[in-house]
Amino acid sequence: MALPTKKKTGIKEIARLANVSIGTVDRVLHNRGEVSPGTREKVLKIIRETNYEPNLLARTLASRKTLRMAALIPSHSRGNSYWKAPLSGIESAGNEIMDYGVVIDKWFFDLYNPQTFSELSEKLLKSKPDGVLFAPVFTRESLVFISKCDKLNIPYVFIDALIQGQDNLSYFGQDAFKSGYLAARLLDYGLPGSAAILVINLAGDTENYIHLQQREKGFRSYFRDPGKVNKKIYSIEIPGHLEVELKVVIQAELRKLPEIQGIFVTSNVQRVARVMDRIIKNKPRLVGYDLTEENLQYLEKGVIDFLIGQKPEEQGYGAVYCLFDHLVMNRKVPKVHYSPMDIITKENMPFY
Amino acid sequence: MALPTKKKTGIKEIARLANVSIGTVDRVLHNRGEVSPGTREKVLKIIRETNYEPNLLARTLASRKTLRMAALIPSHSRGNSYWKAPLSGIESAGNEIMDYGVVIDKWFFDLYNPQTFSELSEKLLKSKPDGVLFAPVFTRESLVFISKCDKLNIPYVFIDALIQGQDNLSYFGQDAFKSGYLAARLLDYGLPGSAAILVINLAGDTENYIHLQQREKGFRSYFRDPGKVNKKIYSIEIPGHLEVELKVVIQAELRKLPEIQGIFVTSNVQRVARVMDRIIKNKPRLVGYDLTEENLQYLEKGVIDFLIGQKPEEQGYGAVYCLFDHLVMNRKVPKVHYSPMDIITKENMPFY
DNA sequence: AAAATTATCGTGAACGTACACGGAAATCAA
DNA sequence: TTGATTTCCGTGTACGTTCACGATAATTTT
Repeated sequence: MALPTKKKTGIKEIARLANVSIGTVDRVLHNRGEVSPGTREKVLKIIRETNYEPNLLARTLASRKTLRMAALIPSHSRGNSYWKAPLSGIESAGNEIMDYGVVIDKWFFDLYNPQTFSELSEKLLKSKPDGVLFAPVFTRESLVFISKCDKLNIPYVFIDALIQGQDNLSYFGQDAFKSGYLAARLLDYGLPGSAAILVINLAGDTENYIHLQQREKGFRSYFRDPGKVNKKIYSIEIPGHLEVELKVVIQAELRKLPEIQGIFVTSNVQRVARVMDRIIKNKPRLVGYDLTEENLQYLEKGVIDFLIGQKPEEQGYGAVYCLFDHLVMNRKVPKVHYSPMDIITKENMPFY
Repeated sequence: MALPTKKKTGIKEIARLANVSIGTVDRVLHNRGEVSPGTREKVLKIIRETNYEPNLLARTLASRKTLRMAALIPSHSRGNSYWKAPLSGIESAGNEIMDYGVVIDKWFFDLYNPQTFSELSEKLLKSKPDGVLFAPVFTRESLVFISKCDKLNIPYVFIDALIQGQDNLSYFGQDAFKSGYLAARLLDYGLPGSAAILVINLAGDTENYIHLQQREKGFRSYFRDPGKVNKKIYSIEIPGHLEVELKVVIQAELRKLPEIQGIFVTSNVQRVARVMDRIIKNKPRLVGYDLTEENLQYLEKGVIDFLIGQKPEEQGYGAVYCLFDHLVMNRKVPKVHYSPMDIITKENMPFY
């Protein structure tokens, strides 16, 4: 019930105490213009004594300079609409903080072409943003980008994927390992002990996709838990964009290993669903990620059995605000923000 | 890479478009003063068309009114210093948002006396705060308070304890159930299958302490998990503050049930630790909550084996900012903010 | 019809800061 | 000494609001 109500000392009060004008105080505060060493010290002393803190409101209101954030995320295409969601989160947050003189540059790279990431990130840095938010889906290329940000002292927050051990301001996304674990559990429930499971990885160069790796690791770890039946788990990578090829490979695999009754797709499950759509009898269970339009249709149709959602709009929204909090409001922000792992089935679909 | 840069239309621009002065625009914006129906409509039309949004910066800067938040939390005493941490979080957040004209009234109730909660909450409401943050440790009394807040349209955020099904703006704290589960796992690891476990509840009237209940439920649920040895679990409640009594009861229990090799204390583990401090041979494992000074000492000495931490400063800090975000910045805030469940042992203690 | 009242509006000073400009004093150059 | 610089500092305007205070026009009263 204490009401300290410390009277905030402002620039004006300091000027009064130091017998100078506010202009002079302003100059020493910003090391701008010329101030005689004597008065400079005098003002500095009072600033320290009153431990003055500038009023952020007035500061940003008066300062006409705009703070620039850059968002570097995959573009969304017909084949994969996932990244629409984070983008819309980013945009709505961006609108909300326009008052504060924040503008967000958006850069879209090709999710299937690491080079576009590298190129755009170069251009992005040339524009000298005050903060960056990006999806480090390509590990190698991201590390390069990260080290440049570090050098330039540009804070960056990860979205969607997490590269450990970096000096990122924060991370917004799932715990990939745990989400894989969860997927395993969902698949395991309905399957007999004799069933085998296929993990499909649609990205080539898996090494370069840490979060997909993590998902698979988490998935596999589930079956190593004590008390779990150690189901047989096969993994295949199917790089390339050709749907025909994908179809051929999957069908071959299923024919070769008829005991496969469950499939876990670490990303872009819709592509597998398109193939499975034709298979009617003895369709393996299918588990994947994200509530895109297409995925939801396949869930509805029963082609996909479980989807793991992660509230991607909120990730974008939160990431922007995180940078904002850090740069404008200078508050402390947590280094990780784990998104929930929503389990979506045909039944609870309407609630999402 | 698009730069929409929507020119924010301000009150001045609107005035220009409507051929009135900014004073008039201000009056229709706030339904203040008298404006002729005609111009009122004209201005409103333009406001809608330009979908004007006031600049929060300028607004709070110009408006001299202060927004008042109230924090209602337990006081900390020598015997239990836990609540120092959330308080300091609240205060540091409070200092940071002073610029925005926010003041925080702090109200401290007695953790062992629900009536003080009720009384203070009454007084608190009389002061008509704009938002409330409080620890709903007493379920019954909190429900009364909550319904009053609802009626008065005062947003409230929970801290430390969560009462489900309420219209709280948010919650900052642990998932009590899961933390109990975790405690069980920590205890279970080192103990032989034949061992029994004692759950000690130091609060009387357990019904009224939902979060302690949840901790115990989570704890017990662990042992019902498939594949777990179903250890025998005893529970006792030891209400009252007398240390002697506590000592007698615990010692009696341990003598009666020599198979007890693990103890889980749902709160105030330091009080049990004080008793156990004397017992040297055959000391049961001890697991409890929170990194208070005293607890850490017992951890260091080996009396306590595990502590589960929850970053209480951050809870206070976050809860204040949550209200701030909602009331001042009007952003969307998530309804729950789960704190991490840090596992503290003698070994990793230095890192916290 | 003049005075008194009201309804309606504009003006201007804040809020705490940033920054451009210009003025006075001090130093330098001739 | 006089002008020209340079150093130092104060003043004023702006940012987009809020809000008190008046001013003007419209209406009513006497």
